[in-house]
Amino acid sequence: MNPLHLSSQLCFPFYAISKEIIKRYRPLLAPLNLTYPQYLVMLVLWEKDFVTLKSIGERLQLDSGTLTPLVNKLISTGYIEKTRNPEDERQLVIKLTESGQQLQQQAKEIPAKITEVLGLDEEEYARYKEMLDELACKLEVKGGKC
Amino acid sequence: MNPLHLSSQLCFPFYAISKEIIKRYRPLLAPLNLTYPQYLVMLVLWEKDFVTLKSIGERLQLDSGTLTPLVNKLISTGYIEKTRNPEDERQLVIKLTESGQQLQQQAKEIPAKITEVLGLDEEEYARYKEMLDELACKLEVKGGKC
DNA sequence: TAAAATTAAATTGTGCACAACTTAAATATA
DNA sequence: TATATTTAAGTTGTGCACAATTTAATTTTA
Repeated sequence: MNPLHLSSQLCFPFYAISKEIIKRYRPLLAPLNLTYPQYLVMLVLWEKDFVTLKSIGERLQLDSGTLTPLVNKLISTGYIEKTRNPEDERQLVIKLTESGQQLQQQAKEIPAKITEVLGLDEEEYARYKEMLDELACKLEVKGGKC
Repeated sequence: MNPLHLSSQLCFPFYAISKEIIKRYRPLLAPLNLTYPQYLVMLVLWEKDFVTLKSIGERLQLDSGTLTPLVNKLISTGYIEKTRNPEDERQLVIKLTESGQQLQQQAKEIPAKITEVLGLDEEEYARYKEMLDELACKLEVKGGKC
């Protein structure tokens, strides 16, 4: 077992599976005019509206260099708006538009469709999910359960 | 348990952990003048030299739009060379330079350093690896063990 | 064997991802 | 309370990732 072989790496299946899962999201998200990272931002906002760019970034592990253009895209698509916090003008406060709120109804079908296209049953899904949450804790990846 | 919550998604920990792992590779690969995707290409070539661009792409699940500029970067760094297969001029054959072969010696330290910075013991590493390989099979992600 | 279909790379364009830096606002401290 | 420090976004530049298209070589088939 050569540790320099691709098949010995833990990193590679993560990289490959992550890309594969995002690929399977693409046709489901395209009708909503969303990319996968944009969908993540919408998930955060559907959980809690009126949040700062900074807090979205902490949740998704993305910096302003990624989020600023991404948020501008979502604004031009019409799903969100940005204002400044009057008590701290540095902070950008993101809120859903009417259209962004309504989109949640369409998006509700996506989780079920995804488990379908991944071809995993409920038990498998839960087992993988648990293992990943555990590893996320170990690696201290924020936005998770610990 | 709202299925539209970020914390319910299988995709997100994959996305976040994958980015986190790549982030931890970065300082280890920087002294070798490699990015993570470039390191993956080198891993493939250290396993088997003189392979086509197409076969590298199949192994890593990357298309020519990604690989062509990446390979050109590795050429300008001096680790690989490209020639055409004289029996089929469409095919690009990639081979390691002297420098690219020597790099393997330095790279041999990386797997051990990575397990160290990930903070996983051998048992944990093996357990996660097994589960990922299993999922890769289920999702029919090529380049894996099935 | 000439035309059609297929294949391998390359090209073009969009959208992340992130490092490094800049700008402006708020807070801390001398 | 001026000055220094910190903080939140924004900007710039590099490097993937991938869809869609183009180009050129090879193979198929009419």
